[in-house]
Amino acid sequence: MMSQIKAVRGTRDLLPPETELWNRVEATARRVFERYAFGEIRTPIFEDTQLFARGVGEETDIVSKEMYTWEDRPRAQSEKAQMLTLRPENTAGVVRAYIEHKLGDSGLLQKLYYIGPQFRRERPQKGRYRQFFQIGAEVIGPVSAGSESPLRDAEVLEMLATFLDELGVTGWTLELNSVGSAQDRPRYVEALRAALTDVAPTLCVDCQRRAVTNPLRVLDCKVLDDQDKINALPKIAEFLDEESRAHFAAVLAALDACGVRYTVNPRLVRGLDYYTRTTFEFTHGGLGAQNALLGGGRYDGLSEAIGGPKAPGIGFAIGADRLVLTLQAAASGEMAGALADVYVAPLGEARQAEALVLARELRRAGLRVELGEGSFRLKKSFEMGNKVARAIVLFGEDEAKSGVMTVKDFATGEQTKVARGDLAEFLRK
RNA sequence: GCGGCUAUAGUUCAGUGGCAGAACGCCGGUCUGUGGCACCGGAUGUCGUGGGUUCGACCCCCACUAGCCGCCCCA
Repeated sequence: MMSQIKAVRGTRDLLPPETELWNRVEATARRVFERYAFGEIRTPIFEDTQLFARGVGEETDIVSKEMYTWEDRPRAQSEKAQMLTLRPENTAGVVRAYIEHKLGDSGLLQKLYYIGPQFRRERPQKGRYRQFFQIGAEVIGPVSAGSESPLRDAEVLEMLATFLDELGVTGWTLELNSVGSAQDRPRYVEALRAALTDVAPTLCVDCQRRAVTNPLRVLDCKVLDDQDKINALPKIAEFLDEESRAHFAAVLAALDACGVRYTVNPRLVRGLDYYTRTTFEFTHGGLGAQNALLGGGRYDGLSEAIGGPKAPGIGFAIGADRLVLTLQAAASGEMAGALADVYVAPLGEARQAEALVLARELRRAGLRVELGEGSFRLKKSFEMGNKVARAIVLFGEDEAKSGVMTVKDFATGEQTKVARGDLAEFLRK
């Protein structure tokens, strides 16, 4: 026997009834985002590898070791093969589209959201897959359109709080920080590096390594005994220039004004090179090591980094897989599959074609109808109907002749005779 | 990429170096125009894959694959 073909490592099938939850999450996102005047953008699932190398950052783990990259087939022998990559995130693609279609020339702020799969070749874990789904949005535009304003940051954060609330997610925490301008960050990293030369040898082995390879990561360390020493390290807030400082203060003031709860976390640093100023994360307990539900930040220099005009922006990406996980945990237990409104049971194979007509009438009237099978014995029709629908309509010889249907409600056990013309109305209640 | 745990029926899981098990679910019957409840009966399966040790391996050993937990990193 041939070996069975299975979904590849880190990918999975989403099946009903779980897909119902996915649809609810996506529908809520669309509804909320559109209320904030966002429009949907769909960018290709693969792009020129250079887009991510230049946009996300050559030195990031994502680009250096987690991308699905391959060489395209050259069209002609003379042509050089192009390197292509499955998108590991969607912001770079959106900014590329912004540049390519000269969206900034409208003079307007572009507010774009996306929903789709992303790909990273990481070791799979619960809540972390190699094909994962993100719901994200970007606010980007020329400075003259107000794209640099702290109001944009606050508006996006307030929108996310509303989104989570409307979805019924409870117990989330918003943490935010400012990582400063493109000039501030390198100065901070140097100061951190300097401070670590003394402190690092007393820290855990992981941090001793991080101190050299990626000093910012020391701030993420979770070893309890080292927390005091890490808190005593220089804070990035001390290295912000006047403008960045005022910008961050304005973001916080706007959040206070509309009552969005947050925690300033001076140790929140994010992994992508393009972030400037505001960075944030919404976390949720019960997700284990993958506790970030969504993350984002401002990226004032990204457009220029990939060859575009100056176009400051701010955006976020929601980890839909993790969001669905937390919703499932909260809904603990009852995940009732979608029940049809009615099960139409033809009694005898001679009734089958007419039963399809009856089902069609009810479906056109907007009811969810499951159509049974005439060869089933009556008892079996009832058993089947009881599993998939709220009520059953018997369609046998008597009903076909008289035009009066027999309906039984599975919940109450009540059985009623209903004229065919009144059936849809009767079942709707 | 690194470390640890795990893999037996559709599902959740027991199990022993000597015939493969339970519960739930599924199928059939008691009941040929009435489901749920009850009772009776039935099928569950290459014991993840491949090799090795052994008279004999689901069990012991090795490799591989996948999942989970942690690390790295991140949504």
